[in-house]
Amino acid sequence: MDKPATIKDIARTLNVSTSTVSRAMRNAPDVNIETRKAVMALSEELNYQPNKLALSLKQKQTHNIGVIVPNLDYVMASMVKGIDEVALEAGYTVMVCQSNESFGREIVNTRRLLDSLVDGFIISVSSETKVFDHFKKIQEKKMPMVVFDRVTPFLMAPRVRLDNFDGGFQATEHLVEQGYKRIAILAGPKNLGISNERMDGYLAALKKYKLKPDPDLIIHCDFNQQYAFIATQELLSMKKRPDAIFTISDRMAIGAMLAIKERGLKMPHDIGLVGFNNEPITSLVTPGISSVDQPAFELGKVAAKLFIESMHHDGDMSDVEETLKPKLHIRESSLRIQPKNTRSK
Amino acid sequence: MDKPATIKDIARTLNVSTSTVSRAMRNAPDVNIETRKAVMALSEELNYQPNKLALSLKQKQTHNIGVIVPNLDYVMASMVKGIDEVALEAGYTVMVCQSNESFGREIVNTRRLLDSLVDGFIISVSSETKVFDHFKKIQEKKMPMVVFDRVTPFLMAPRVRLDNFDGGFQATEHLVEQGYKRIAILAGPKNLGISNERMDGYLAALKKYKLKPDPDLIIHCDFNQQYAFIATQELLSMKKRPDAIFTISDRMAIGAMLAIKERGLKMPHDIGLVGFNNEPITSLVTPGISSVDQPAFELGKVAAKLFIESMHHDGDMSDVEETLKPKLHIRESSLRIQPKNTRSK
DNA sequence: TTGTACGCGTTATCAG
DNA sequence: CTGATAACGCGTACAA
Repeated sequence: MDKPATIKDIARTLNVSTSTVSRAMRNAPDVNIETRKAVMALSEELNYQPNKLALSLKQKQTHNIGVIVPNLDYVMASMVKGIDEVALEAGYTVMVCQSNESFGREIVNTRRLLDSLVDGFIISVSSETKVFDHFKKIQEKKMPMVVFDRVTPFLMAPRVRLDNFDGGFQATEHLVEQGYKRIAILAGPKNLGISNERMDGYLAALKKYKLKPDPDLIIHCDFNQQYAFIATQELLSMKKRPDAIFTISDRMAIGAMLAIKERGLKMPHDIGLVGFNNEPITSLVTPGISSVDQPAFELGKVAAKLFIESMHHDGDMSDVEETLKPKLHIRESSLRIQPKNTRSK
Repeated sequence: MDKPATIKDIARTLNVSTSTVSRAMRNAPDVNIETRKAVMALSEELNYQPNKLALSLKQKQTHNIGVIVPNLDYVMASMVKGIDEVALEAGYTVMVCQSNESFGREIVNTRRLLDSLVDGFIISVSSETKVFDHFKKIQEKKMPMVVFDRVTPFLMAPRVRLDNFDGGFQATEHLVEQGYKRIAILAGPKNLGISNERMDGYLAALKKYKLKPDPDLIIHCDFNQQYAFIATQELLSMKKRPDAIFTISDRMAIGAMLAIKERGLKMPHDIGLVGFNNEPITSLVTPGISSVDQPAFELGKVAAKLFIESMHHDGDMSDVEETLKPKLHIRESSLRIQPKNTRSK
């Protein structure tokens, strides 16, 4: 009972050949019913499990998907759950690796999984990553690879993304509609696509309403509560301080909120605030923070579906791009004008 | 460039045998320096990567660890990060599977990984799980298995746990010291060890201060904000309502807080509140919620270390139990008496 | 209907 | 110092 039973063991015991056992096991058509019964019975008794390693080696397929994510925060965990859901259904097992937003770590993880451990990858790139050679290796091996959430033009692959532009636009337009005039943005790292897209949405909304963007009101800082806190302090001590702030993540919104409170300003009266992600915390603080919700679970599911598809599809799918729409949830932090009927809790 | 290069390719090109190549590759002592150079050079050029599958098949070792967790919430994600950290260092790759607190899912995941995909398991059991046969199979195969966080007496294995009793005790003692007399507890599911341990700590603290526990003040409910909200509503509408509540998770504390606010009661004056996990949110709501901090990242690291150890250790380690201490972080929600010097933000 | 022989990529053993 | 051979567990042409 120590070593797991193999086909050989069964064959030997039953005095048949391994091929017969193999066939019986997989319901091959041409096998004597008696033999099959015997094989089934014995394999049951020995608790036989086919060795996946041997199978993979032979078929050159592992039925594993390598998932590389920068972290496992609230949003990312939801996405991973979505991937998991679909993958499991399709008979794939998911290997999740965190790069911790580290370029080096990302390379190590990719290389490890690449060594015949997985059939392909579903990837969200780290914010540190500016060179994509390690991912291009995946494509050179003709392995399917899907990029999700943190997509980049430097990596041609089927991808699923949030309409970040629209998210930035919704947030900013809402602030304008609430009568805010000097709207600042706390954007993320400069090389990160999602960061720039959200900012482009911001700029577009300003333009639509003929508000001139002020470079002083555009701050780049890390996805980090602490940095956002400091950046907001600086914004608030400007001679002509902003009367609203749009932060491209909720963690940053929290940092901004703390700085606003420290300054003794009231939301939404003195200053408006909108975040991004719609994490549970936004509805729990006082005042509640308006935030752009992204369908994270759904996005993960779509990514996995795209992966499965490109698995069974020979042609090039690197043009495929799915875009999911975000939806602004309005709360007290930005609501100066009482709404008709659209308040969200 | 399509198929990955193998030892055979190199051997053929260089007119040597595969064994020689294999040896040269692994710095075996007895190989001609010229030959080695040639092999190294070519393998570099062909970008040769040893096939892990073949290796694993041969050596009956995958260098993968199966990690099965009930979810990927804030605390669990930190623990997984800790596991990852140590595992990577030790040359292991981690396969994370979420059971989603589902018994059936847990079984499926375990079976999949068991089929020669991993060398062993690091497990935190789902709250639904009352039968442990699927995990016992792991032990029957003599695979190393470490249980962490959600440990259970029904599963004899090396384990790492938080001193939940102490956490419950610290929280309750603190409330007593703050002058609260009728202290309620929102405990988790009845069959969950961590839930009962925290409650035992609660009971012990009451006993120490000669307060008689009131069965009406002991509520079992799911780890869920909604349930906690309802349970708290009921508690607060009792004739002799509690003057403090200890919830064994922060999500539940949030639920309780919402019910308290709805009722128009003020913390800490009218009622005290202490949670568990010290999630970031506890310091961001108003008032800040006191909470028992657990060293999640550290706990994950210890679990992985224990795993590595039991990997290289033949003897039975199922007696080994590491217990980490939690630490109460005191915030406004429970602080009636101004402290000397121990306030935490 | 069943068995033989081979290959997947690698390493260990033994012989040279 | 190097090469041939067997083996890990399985599937599959091909032969019987």
